[in-house]
Amino acid sequence: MVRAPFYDKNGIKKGAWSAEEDEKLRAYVQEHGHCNWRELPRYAGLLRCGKSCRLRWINYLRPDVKRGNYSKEEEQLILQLHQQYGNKWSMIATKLPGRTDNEIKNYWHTHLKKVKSNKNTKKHQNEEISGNNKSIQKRETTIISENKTNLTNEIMPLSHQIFESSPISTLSSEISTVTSNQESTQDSPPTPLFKFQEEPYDHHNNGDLWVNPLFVAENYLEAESDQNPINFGFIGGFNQPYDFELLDENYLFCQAMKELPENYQSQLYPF
DNA sequence: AATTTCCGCAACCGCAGACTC
DNA sequence: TGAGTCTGCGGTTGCGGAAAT
Repeated sequence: MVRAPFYDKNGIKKGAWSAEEDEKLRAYVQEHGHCNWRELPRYAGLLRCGKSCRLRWINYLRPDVKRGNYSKEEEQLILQLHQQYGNKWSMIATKLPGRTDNEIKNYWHTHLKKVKSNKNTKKHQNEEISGNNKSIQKRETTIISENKTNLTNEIMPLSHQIFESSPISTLSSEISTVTSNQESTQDSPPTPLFKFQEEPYDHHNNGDLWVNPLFVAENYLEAESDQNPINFGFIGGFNQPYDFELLDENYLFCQAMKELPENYQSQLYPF
């Protein structure tokens, strides 16, 4: 699955690494460290360039490199971090211990890009469905946009906290304090932008936090021409709270039912 | 069963910033 | 301060296996 080994015109070996080369590099770095990648291959007895050695060490041989499939929470975190940092893979990698920038980049291109793309498509379709109320839609879009940074700032440290296995209840209470930028001034108390219902299941009795990355929220935005609150539905994973999808009630409920683990579906609150 | 197309991922390449002299 | 070198980053490539035809 990798490039076949070959030698360039300078006698430098390229392509796939052999087990013997891996062992030489590993042994050398573990004994002497890697203060100078350029000189390292010569001392280690390798016919590779320093750059290639560095890459091989960082992406494959380093003892703390985590290999294997990505967990659901890692996936969610990558999506969230990519939303915040863009293609800053090294930055994203620092938030995922054991994963390398190269690996995350590959994973993004092969898996998550599609996930994101699908979400955007679905979102677009939903906007069309709910497009009969343009003013509400416009207002919602604006507010989500305005609060994206705010939400990100609120949630980012939080997500890390959760990742370190803190209780969901913390998150729930924290999110409910997310407020509109416009209204959050030092002079006036912040007005809640979102009000969250109770979690639809007893997560405290659930051993695996990440089995249920879903919450259902109720938005109390008011239509400009109407005093009555309009309840919008949101579906969002715990790790991507600003990646909401505005949906009509029935659609929301159907989606929630679909995404919730079967044993929790009966506990989901319909709007 | 043979061939073609698609997909995943390790590795390469070029560039930019940091560092040294 | 400017040139040279080194390191790290992000984009891209190419190979081999899997899936489709």
